[in-house]
Amino acid sequence: MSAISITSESTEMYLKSIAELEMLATPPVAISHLAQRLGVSSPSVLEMVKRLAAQNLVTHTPYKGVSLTDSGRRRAMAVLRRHRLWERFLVDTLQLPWESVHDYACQLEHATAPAVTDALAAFLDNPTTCPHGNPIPDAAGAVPPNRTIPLLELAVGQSARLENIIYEEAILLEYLARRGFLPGVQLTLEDIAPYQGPLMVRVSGFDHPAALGREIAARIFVVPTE
Amino acid sequence: MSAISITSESTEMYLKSIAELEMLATPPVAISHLAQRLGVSSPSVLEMVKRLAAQNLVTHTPYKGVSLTDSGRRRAMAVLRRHRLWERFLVDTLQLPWESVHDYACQLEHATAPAVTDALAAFLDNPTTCPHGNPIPDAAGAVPPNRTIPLLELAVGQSARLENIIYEEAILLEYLARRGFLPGVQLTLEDIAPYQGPLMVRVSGFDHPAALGREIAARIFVVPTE
DNA sequence: AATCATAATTAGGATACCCTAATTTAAGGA
DNA sequence: TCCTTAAATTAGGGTATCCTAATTATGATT
Repeated sequence: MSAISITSESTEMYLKSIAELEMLATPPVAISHLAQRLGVSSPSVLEMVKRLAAQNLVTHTPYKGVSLTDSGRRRAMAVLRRHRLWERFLVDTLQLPWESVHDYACQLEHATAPAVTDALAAFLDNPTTCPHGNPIPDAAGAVPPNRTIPLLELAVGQSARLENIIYEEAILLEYLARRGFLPGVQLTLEDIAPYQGPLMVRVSGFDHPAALGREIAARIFVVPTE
Repeated sequence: MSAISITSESTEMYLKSIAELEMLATPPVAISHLAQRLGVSSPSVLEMVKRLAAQNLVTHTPYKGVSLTDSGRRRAMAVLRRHRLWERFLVDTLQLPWESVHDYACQLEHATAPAVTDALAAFLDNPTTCPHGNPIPDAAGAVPPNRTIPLLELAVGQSARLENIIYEEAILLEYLARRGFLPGVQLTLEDIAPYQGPLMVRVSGFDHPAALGREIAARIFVVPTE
């Protein structure tokens, strides 16, 4: 059977998910967060985490959570690279809709031999970001330094440029795109309603500010501008 | 987890392999042939075949072998379609070497959503054959009528055009390509050595005929010409 | 310090899909 | 008819990866 891949699909999904969750909050990553993200039960996560720990891909601190080792991080970055390259290809080359490509890429990323990854990157002229603005790790797994802050932490009245969206659910991406929230747009945080209320954000070229929930605003990353 | 695919990779590999073996010999396909092709043991094949039979994808005649149901064949054709589209993409678009793409396609075929298949086919302008000349089933699973015969059955002295090669091992494909055996070439069967000996085949543009073993000649399909 | 709520962990179970060894069956030849 | 060989089948086992129910640990609150 075509067992070219040494790393199982599940292993790759666990490593990738830990890496993604580490971008949203400080490690170690909670078992229940991982379980939620992967759509499996906590005991399943725990068992897989123990297996990954035995392979020195993660370190598990009991009752605290799980974090990637260097080796695990390299693996995760390789998966993210493939994921985001495929997303680029699906949007730019195959013209599939922006908000729909995450799941397709999620399948393809585990089925891509190194030679295919390299050739795909070359064909795409080595893009640096996925369609959602997230950086594509280079072939060595390196990601450029992160100068962004979550929109949630932008000062009221401050302008910024939208860099990336770490949230790939199709319905949300479609919602955001319809209100102009796309990588590269200029926006201004006009107001934050009290009591953990929504943020009023004006996207340049739009007449009215959009209201964003805090959870979404925490996953939109911006670079402040003058 | 990204469980978009309803059919497991193993199921797809079994169905595809049965379909391929049915092209080389009369059904039912022997358990041991299937085991050899898939690189697993006979009891494993038998158990999977029973499982596939329970899903009405194959019919298993005890001690005789296994054949595809209509439903199973449709599934197999869909896998073959994806396999051959990816081969086309890998060779034509990513410029990967002709003899190396089979394994890569073998991975990708199980990780391709319907929408991606359709978009890929459109991008490739709906090719009708893979790089090895094998027909690409259309979206409904149909394959054009087969007018070919195995080179092994060509009459001595007869000329023919090479249509397709049903044998995707990299070393052999490289060997064949170096001797000019590519889809579309004109060739002549000059001689067959006695006692199941090799065939002497002259490929147009080459000074000397090449000697081919019978097993290989049985997998090269040609259309006789005047 | 005691209590409560939440998260993590343990215990036991299931399935897909693979394995080897032993036994049975079918086909061909003497 | 009997024997041999090869293939198919049965029997028992393993692993990755998932599940639910029950128990334990942790942190916050009273």
